[in-house]
Amino acid sequence: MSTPTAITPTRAEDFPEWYQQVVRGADMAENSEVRGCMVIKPWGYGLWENIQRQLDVKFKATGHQNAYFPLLIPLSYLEKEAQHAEGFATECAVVTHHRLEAVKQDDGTVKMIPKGELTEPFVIRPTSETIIGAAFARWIQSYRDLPLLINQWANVMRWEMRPRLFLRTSEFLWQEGHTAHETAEEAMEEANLMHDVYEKFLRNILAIPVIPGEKTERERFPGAANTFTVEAMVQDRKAIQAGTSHFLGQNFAKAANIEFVGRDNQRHHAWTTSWGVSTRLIGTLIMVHGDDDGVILPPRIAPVQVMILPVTPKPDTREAVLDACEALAKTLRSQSYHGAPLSVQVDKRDLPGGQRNWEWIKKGVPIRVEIGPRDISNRSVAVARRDRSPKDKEIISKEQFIKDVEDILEDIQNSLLSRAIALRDANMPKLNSEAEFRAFFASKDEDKEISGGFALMHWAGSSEDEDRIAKELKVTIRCIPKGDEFAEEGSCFITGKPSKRRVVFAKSY
RNA sequence: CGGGGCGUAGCUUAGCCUGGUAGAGCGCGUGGUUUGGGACCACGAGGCCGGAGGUUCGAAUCCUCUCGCCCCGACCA
Repeated sequence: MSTPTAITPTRAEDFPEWYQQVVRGADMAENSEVRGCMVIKPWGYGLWENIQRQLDVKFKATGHQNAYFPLLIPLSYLEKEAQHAEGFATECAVVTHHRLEAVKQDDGTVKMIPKGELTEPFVIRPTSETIIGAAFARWIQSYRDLPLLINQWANVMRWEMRPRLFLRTSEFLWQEGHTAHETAEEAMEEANLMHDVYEKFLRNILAIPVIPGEKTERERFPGAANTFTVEAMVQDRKAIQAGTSHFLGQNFAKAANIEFVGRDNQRHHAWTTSWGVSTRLIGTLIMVHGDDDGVILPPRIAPVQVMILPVTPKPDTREAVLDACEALAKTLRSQSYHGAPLSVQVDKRDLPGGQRNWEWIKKGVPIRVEIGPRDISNRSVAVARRDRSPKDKEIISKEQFIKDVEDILEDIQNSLLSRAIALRDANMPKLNSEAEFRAFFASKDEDKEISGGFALMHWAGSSEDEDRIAKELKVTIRCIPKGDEFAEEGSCFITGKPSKRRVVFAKSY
């Protein structure tokens, strides 16, 4: 007996639980013994490596260099920028001691007692603006040292109340870009450029359409002058912030004394930016593309693009089948897809065929290819695509498949993006009245029913108005979107004041 | 930190009310039967019932404390 779906419950039944089961079913990560900290398993980490590799190319291409800064930040550094300090105050892990004393207990066990209290505690970086700022202050003397374009791949720690694998963990992996510029215009250009890099990466590589825009004051990064965001809609129609880029003005330059002598022979504070994406992208990817059978990976980011599954019904043909699989894998690997050699594997494990097949379905491999004895004599292969039903497999000639494989992958990539766009557009209405707004976000059915989406509203309210709506309906302004399609005359649905642009309201992760 | 719930084999759990020192399914191992499919049969390994005290002749079960986890709130990439 097979269950109707590989993942229980289904998305419609219980989306948060579905998400957890998908992560588990795909063997991507698990909760560790340290609360809030996950173990990223090879399949999840492989995805992260691909994200890193492809983003890193974009960073380098836009003139950035990688460097690495300390994990531990002196407490006093965090105090330098008031808003920043306040913003991160409630989620910092603090290191207070630098050694342990082993104390033998009566029962023979050993207790480790912290000793050597530090005169100044360290904070495990929740983000590195302050310590990188201090380095920048040393490195920058003249306008000739600018722009300074640095990125770091690192882990950070934010003590979270309610962790969820990939989406919100106390420790997570990310990249943080930090740059310093001579002028405000240049820095703003940089913040916009990286915002754009993120938007394109999500669209072109992760097949995730996003709404790029700016955060309101209420949602801004602590200490930033402007925060730009890319907001994605996942399948329960909530918004998720998938990446941010900040124009920091001179706030951090003043806090860290990042000064330079300008062309005018005067001292100036530099203009800085920072920008980042994290392992949250993996959670976003799962929630955007996954179905009731598990993860669906866009080919351009999948650690394995083609999984070959030998079908070995009879022992006497097993060897021949395995050889045929290896031969096909070798041929495919000599081809390329999206600028890199095709990633192809053969799953030779001697497991019941169905079990193996379902494992790769749950992991989201874009193409599964089955080869059995019959295929060898027919020179055929059975091709199954992850964006179609698990039972849906097409038997084509091996030569045809070798010729078409790139096109099939590209077709999957495109179909995932189209699907995601269709879902978003179907749930992104322009609403005009408060009554419509409330009806849109009202739960149809106690809690489990999926409702709402992105409400495009005219807005001219205050942070207090925003706060009130957030408290009452758990709906916030996700961004003030860029782009002409959002620009139109109207009046604010709360205050009635004139508005020139619609903003995106949604529930969020 | 507030309000609710839960800790029994790798996982999901029965047993707890009405004390008599553990059962199941999945998974795992071995052997066999199957074979374009998450199959079946047999046998087997695996648990000091989160921890510490207490009540009792006897505690997974009752009491107290403690630790951890989950859900709901405030915070967040």
